[in-house]
Amino acid sequence: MPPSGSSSRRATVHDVAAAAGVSRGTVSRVINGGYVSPRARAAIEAAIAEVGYVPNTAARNLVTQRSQAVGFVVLEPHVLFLEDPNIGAIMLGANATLSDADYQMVNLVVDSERDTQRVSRYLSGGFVDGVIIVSARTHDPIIRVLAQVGIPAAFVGHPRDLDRGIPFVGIDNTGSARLITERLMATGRRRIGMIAAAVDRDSGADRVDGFRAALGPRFDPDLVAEVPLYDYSWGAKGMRSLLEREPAIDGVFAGSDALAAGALEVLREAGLSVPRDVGVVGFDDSAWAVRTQPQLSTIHQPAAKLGAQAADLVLRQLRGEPYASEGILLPTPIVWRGSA
Amino acid sequence: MPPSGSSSRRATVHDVAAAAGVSRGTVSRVINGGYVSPRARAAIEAAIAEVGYVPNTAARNLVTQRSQAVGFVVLEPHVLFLEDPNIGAIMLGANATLSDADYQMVNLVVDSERDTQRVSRYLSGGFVDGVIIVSARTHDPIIRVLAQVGIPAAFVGHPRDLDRGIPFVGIDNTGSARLITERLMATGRRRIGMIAAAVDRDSGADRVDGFRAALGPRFDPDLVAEVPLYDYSWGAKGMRSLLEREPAIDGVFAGSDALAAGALEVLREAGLSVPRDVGVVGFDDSAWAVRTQPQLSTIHQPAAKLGAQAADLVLRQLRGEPYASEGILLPTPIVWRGSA
DNA sequence: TTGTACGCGTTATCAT
DNA sequence: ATGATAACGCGTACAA
Repeated sequence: MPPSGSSSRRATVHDVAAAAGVSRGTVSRVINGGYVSPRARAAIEAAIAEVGYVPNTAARNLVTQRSQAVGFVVLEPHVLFLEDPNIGAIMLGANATLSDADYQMVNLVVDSERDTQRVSRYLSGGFVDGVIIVSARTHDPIIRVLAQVGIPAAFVGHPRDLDRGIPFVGIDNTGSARLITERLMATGRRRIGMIAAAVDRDSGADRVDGFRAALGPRFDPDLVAEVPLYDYSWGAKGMRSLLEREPAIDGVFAGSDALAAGALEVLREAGLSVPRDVGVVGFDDSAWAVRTQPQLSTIHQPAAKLGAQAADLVLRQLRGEPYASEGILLPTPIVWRGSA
Repeated sequence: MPPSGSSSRRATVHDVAAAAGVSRGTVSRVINGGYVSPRARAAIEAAIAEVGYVPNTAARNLVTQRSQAVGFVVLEPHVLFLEDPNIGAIMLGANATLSDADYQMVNLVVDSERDTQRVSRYLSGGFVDGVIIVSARTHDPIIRVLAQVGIPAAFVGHPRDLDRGIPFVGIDNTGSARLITERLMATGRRRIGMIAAAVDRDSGADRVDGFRAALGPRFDPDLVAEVPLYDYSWGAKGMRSLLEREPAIDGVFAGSDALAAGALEVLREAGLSVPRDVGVVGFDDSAWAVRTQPQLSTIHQPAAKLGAQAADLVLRQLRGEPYASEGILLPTPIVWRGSA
């Protein structure tokens, strides 16, 4: 019969020391690395296995003043959180980098006012050594909290009112929107509309800016259909609205691939052929892009890399290494497929 | 000029006590609730604001022996994690319940062998008071870890080798697969195939079982196309394979809506009309179901409720309340739309 | 009502 | 190489 003791109290360093016939200090040294005789090491390792010892992280955190954990906070409203194909990839990218550095990524979901407060407490409570924030809006309260706590942080995307010194990693939304719109114009389209989602966020607003810049004097504010979410069905609604406003439309820039997919559906229903009658381009290069018929011409967003870079930014601060305190912009190549 | 002191050391109870002219004990009492004079309370609250005090969670955890946090561990391979529409909903459902009880949900992603070990350490380290595990496989190492640590847990889905006493919440995969297959048969289909994903997981295998049970003697193992992932493109591949094996196929049960969506695409390419030539049913009642043309007849999976119930199961254990230790099965109504 | 003092489980410093 | 011992910041009996 094994020692089990399943319901009794957890074993501590003290117990291990007693079982191995050494002092707590020596036990601590074999756990954290240090000079210890082979003889003692063997005895202690046996004792650890025997009593089933596992270190208490709270105690360790308290004395070392760190947690080996980094928070990953997503501030999207939950509908978006579920839909957005980028979030998951960003998360996985960040986790890979953090994992390599032996940090635990702790994912915090903010889904209510109450959540906001609890997460703030969590971040300030020494639970994490650093934090990655995804899709904060300008004037987001979290930015104040962060500044107060002074915890190493990095943003994915860059709210305009970000304090100097808090770095971000993002993409050039304005530039890439402009580029792909220009590319679309180069195919000879004359009446180009845009389906714009989440224009209350910086990324959304920037994409509209890029679109406008590309069109220049030919820009017609009436051909921008604003919808709340980056979502298939809103893409459809946006497209319908565009078609109503301008039946002769022959080009569409959708703020995301999901929007573009919805637009494609409506175009098909309307008997319009893509790309013959209407050219459509998207944004993200997500799974949507290769699922539609025809496949989408779009802008590649390096989601995993965004996460990895953000993690790296936090790790550098943690280690006191130099980092790009003004932020990093990652390249966003155009991927040209069949939809335009 | 505010006290700022941004780069100096964090304020402690000690500092607050000094600033308010009381003892540390009294400060602690106003924070955690207890008898304290209005006069002292006012002074202390002022002092807290003044020095910018925020409690150190590690210290508190150490002394109270709990963390007010519950882990949420997803064991899916990451491709699936990104694709699966249920995971997100389960997570949000769990978070809502946890949040109401003032617990912080901590999301842990397992994406490598190294992650597995680190997460195990994390769970055993007192970081969380309980844990919700999503989509563990039978013989998953995490089950052993959990049994050892003896931390309150709940599974979403139920690995067959789950220890008694560790509760789960899930759905009756076998029963609902059987039911919807029977419903499909009732529309007069004679050659019905299945696209089965992830049959190495209990949920996947159970759905095949239900399919087989419904068909009874008419079951033809050659009409089950196994694919690895619950994913649109694998649905397409599965459908192609089915069509090859049996060109006269007139009914398809897809193990998920995403698979069904892929199948629909292939059917359309093949010039087959749905539901006239072929009836198709899915599983999940996810966003996919209303995005296809025609919309999918499918089984509703109460994802958010699964998460909420799992959270409740953990909370009950935490509070020493009685709970369904044998597990809970949630109802899965059939949603009949146009695809069959 | 308030203050004192002990302990939570570790790591780190200092002798030995 | 190892063993004492002092923190780490907080909650809480217990005494006052």
